[in-house]
This record gives sequence, structure tokens and C-alpha cells, in this order.
Amino acid sequence: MKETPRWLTPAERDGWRGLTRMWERLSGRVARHLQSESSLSTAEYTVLVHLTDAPDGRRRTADLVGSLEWEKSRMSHQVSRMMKRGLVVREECPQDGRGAVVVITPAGRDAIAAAAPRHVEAVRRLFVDPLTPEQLRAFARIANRVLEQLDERPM
Amino acid sequence: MKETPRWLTPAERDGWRGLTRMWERLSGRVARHLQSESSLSTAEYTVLVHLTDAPDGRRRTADLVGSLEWEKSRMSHQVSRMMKRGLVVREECPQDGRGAVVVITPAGRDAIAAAAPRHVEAVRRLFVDPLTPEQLRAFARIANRVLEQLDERPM
DNA sequence: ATCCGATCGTTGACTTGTCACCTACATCCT
DNA sequence: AGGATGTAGGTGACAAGTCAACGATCGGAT
Repeated sequence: MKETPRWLTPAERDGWRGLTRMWERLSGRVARHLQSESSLSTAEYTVLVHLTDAPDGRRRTADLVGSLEWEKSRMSHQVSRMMKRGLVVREECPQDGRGAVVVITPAGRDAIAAAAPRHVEAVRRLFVDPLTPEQLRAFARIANRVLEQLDERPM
Repeated sequence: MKETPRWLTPAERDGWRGLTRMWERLSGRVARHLQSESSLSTAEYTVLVHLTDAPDGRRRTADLVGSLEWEKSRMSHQVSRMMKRGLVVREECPQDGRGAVVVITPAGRDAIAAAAPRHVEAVRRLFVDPLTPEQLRAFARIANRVLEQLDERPM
């Protein structure tokens, strides 16, 4: 005998559906834009950004996994694909025999340099600029609150 | 000779990264929860919900495509997979010789009935409840604004 | 009636992400 | 040292989505 569930109110439902719809459409658009303008997938772009964040363009795989919050197998597959496309190379890690280091190639640098301005432009056009500064701040607070909750809840 | 791009300010960057992080982690959690508690994927759940919205549990494929804003090929693949699992069946459409109608099966009804309360519970725990009602309203407005913009912008 | 463009839906090839599992190395403890 | 335990990373099978192309049908204009 179960209690009757607390269904979502219309306002709550609007919030949740707003999130899913917004994300599905927005991320699709941004991804397509990036792909057609710069021949990079969102995942490739993200990895390259994190590599260029390091001064020498090299990072431990586990480090990338940590900051992107990806599954490690996802990262491994992704890096393999990016190696095939010549955007990065894998090197052994001197300090840790298990480890691997991902290094951006010159081609990778060219790709990200060409892609970044257009990508930022798209993010701006479709997400940042339509919102007021207060909305943007409110949004960031909301996201942080939800992320906090995800961390707290074991599940 | 290109102009120097308008990079994102830290606040803007927080907003955008907040969105991507929140979505990646939240949707992953909710999906895993749904899968482990109810053996349904998010996509299956969504389709079943839209089918049960219709009183007789049947809907034109194009109709589903329209309300979910999916690619039609995605819907076609999805329905095929769901047929294999016995959640839905496909029928011919009497009015339109090209058309197909997707119909929920009793097993599909059982699955969604069992899944819905727990799924709603998870959405509530991880997204709705942590936010204040004002935040939720603000969020819905933000999402609508972004969706509007997506419609207006040709690209 | 027929022709033509638009719509409906499916398919196959390809890309991406997940899961379960495996190996190799590191670390800690006695 | 030796053995348990944990961590880094890769692999293969699979689920899911995208894209381009296709066949079939509909509907309006001629």
C-alpha cells in the first residue's frame, strides 16, 4: 500500500519541462553550429578548451575526467577518437606508471583557436544576451543550488 | 581581419557552465534512477507519458514528433526499440496511407504506472524542492525567453 | 486525370556515451 | 618482502541519436 505520490504542480512542471526543452534545443543548436562552422563536436571542443587551460597543453587523463565530470571510459574513447583526427596525442606519464597524459597538437591548437570565437558568439546570441544580467545571476545561483543538492544526496 | 571576439565575462561564463554542468549531472542522475528503479530509459518514459496523455493511448507518429520536438528518424528508431520490448505497437493509420499510429500496450501502461511516482519523486528531490517557488518561476521565465530566442533566430 | 511538391515514415551508416569488465600499477599495512 | 586494496586507464558490446537518402502517399494546381 503506497502513499499517493506528490505530483508536480503546473508551475513545477513548467520549470522541469522548461529545463529539458531548453537544453535539448539549445544544446542541439550550439552543437550543430560548432560542427558546421568549425568541424568540432561539443565534446572535442570541451576537451580542447581544458587542454589549452594548462600552460603546456598537457593534462593527466584523470585530471580531465575530474574537471569535466565525465566517466573515465568516455574520456578514453573520446581521446582515442581525437587522436585519430590528429587533435591530441597520448603520452606515458613519468610519475605514474598507470597514467597517461593527453597533449594537444598544433592542429588541435589551430582548431580551437578558429572555433572559439564563433562558438562564444553563438552561446552569447542564444543564451547570454537574451537574458538580463539579473536573470543570468539568478540562473547561476539556481544551477549551483541544484548542483549542491546533487552532491549532498547520496540518491 | 577579424574583430576581437566578445569573450564571456566571468558571470556569463558561470551562467553557461552552470547550465551545462547542471544538465549533465542532473539528467544523468535522473536517467540512472529511472533505469535502475523502473527499467525505463528517459526516452521511453517520455514517449509513454505522451501516449497516456491521449485518452485511448494512441497517437500519430508525427504528432509525437511535434510535441516532443524530436527528429522523426529518432522517433522511428525509438518506437522500433519499444516495440521489441513490448511497450508499444505500431498500427496503420486509416485516414492517411503514409501514416502510422503508435499505441501503448498493457505492459506499457504497467511500466509507466510503476515508474511515474518514483520518477516524479526524483525530479522533486533533485530539482524542484531545492529551489524556492520564486526561483522556479524565474527559471521558467528564463527557459521561455531562451526558447523564444531560438525560434526567432534563423541561426 | 496527372503532375509536382510537400509530408510521413523507415532504413542504414556512422558517432557518441554507458556499462561491465580487465590489466597494470600504486599504496598501505603487517 | 608480501599481500590486500584501491586507482588509472583501456576495451568491447551495446543503446541511443544524427544525417542523408529513400519509397510511399497526399494534395493542390493545371
